[in-house]
Amino acid sequence: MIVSERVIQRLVLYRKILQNLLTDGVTKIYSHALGDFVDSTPAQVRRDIMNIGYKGTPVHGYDISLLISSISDFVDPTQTRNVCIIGLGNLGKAILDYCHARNSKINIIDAFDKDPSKTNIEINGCKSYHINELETKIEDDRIELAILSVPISEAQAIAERLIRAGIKGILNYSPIELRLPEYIYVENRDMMLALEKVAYFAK
Amino acid sequence: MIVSERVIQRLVLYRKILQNLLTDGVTKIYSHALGDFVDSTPAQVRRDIMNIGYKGTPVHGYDISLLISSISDFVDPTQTRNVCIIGLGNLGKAILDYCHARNSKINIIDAFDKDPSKTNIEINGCKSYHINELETKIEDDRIELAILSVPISEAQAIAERLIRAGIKGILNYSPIELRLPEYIYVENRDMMLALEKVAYFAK
DNA sequence: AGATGTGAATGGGTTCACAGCA
DNA sequence: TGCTGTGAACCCATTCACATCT
Repeated sequence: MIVSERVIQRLVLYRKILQNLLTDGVTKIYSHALGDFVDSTPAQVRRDIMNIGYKGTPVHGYDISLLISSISDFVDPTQTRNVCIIGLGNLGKAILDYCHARNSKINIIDAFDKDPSKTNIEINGCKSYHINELETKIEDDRIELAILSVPISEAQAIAERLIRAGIKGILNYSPIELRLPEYIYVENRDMMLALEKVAYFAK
Repeated sequence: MIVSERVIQRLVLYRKILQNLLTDGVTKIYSHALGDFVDSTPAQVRRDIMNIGYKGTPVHGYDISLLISSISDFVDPTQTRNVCIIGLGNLGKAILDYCHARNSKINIIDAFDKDPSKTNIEINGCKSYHINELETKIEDDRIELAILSVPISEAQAIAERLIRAGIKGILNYSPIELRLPEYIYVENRDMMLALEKVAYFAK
C-alpha cells in the first residue's frame, strides 16, 4: 500500500501518542479517542489504520501495543538509518536534546561544526567532529540523512556537500529554500514561517 | 476571500523567497520561476496569487515588491501582534537567533524561564523574565501568541497558564500533544516526527 | 510569442453510512 | 449495543486549457 505524506505524518503522530499512552498503562483505544488527541475524526483514524493493514476489534478497539508495532513495521526503515547534524549552535544542541530516540531505527550519530571548540564532544550519544571531516565520516559511518542547522549563509553550500557525499534526505532548519536535485528529499522547517501561520490563524 | 491553511503556508513561503530575491536586486518574476523555488507548478502559484487579489501582467509577470506588499496585506495582522517565548534552553535561544524580524508585525518581545540565571537578559530585542511574572507581563505587554520550548513535563501546565492569561495561539516545540480548548490555535513542530518523515520518504 | 487569469475538469483526501462483528 | 472496516459520496485542492493581454 502506497500512502501520501499526510498519512505518514499522521501515523508517526499516532505512534507518539500511543507510546505515551502505553507508558501510562493504557492498553486499548478506540478510533474516536485517538482522533480526539489529534483533533481529527474517527473515520480518518480508521482509514489511516486501514492503510497499514492493522485491524482492531469492534468491542475493544485497537490494541495499543500491536498498533504501535504495525505502524512501526509500516513507517520505519527496514535497516537502521544513520543521521548526522550540521551546526552545533543553539539549534543543533536543541535538536540533540530532544533526541531521546523514540525510534530506535533512526540514530543521530555524528555532528559537525566549523568551530573547533564544538568538536570532540558528545551529546546524547552523538559525537561531534570538525566540518572538514564531513565527507569521510558520512562514508565511514554510512550516514544517509542530515539535519541542517547552520546559518543561512552556509546552508546551500553545505547541502551540496552533503549530497555529493551521498546523503538522501535533509531536514532543513535554515530559513532558506535549498536548490537541490529533485531526487533528494528535503523537509523545510522555517520557524518564522510557522509563527506567521499561527499569527494568521490564531483568533 | 477565505483561504485554507495550505494557501497561507505557501503565501508566507512565497513572501520569504520574494524578499530574498528583492534583496538580490531581482524586481520581476514569472509564476513558473516562483513555482520552481518551491517545487510547485505555475498554475498553483497563479491560483494562490489570484486568491489575494494581486494581478501581474502577461509580459513582465509579477512585480516582486508589489507582490510582497499584497501578500503582507493579506496574511499580516492589521495591528502588530506581540509574542512571548517560554523556555530559554537551547531551543528557546535558537528560535530567538532566527528572529531577525522578517515580518515587522510580529514581535517576540518577552521570554520566560524558571531558571533565575536566564532572566533579565536580552536577546535580539527580547527581554527575559522569571516564569512567575508570566501572567502580569502577558497582560501588561498585550501578548497574544506564545512559542513553547519547555521540557515535556512542563508543557501542558504552562500551556494552560498561557491560555488563562489570554494567549490566542501557540507554536509548540515540545514533543507532546497539548490538550487545550479548540478555540486556541496550536501548531505543533515535533522535531523527531519531522525526522521520521524524512527517513520514510528519503529514497 | 509568451505570459496571466480563471472556469471547468480532474484527482485525491476526507467523511458518510452502513454491513458485519463480538 | 457500539464498535470497526470499507465502498461510495462528497468536498476541497490542484491542474488543465484557453481566452485575454501587452
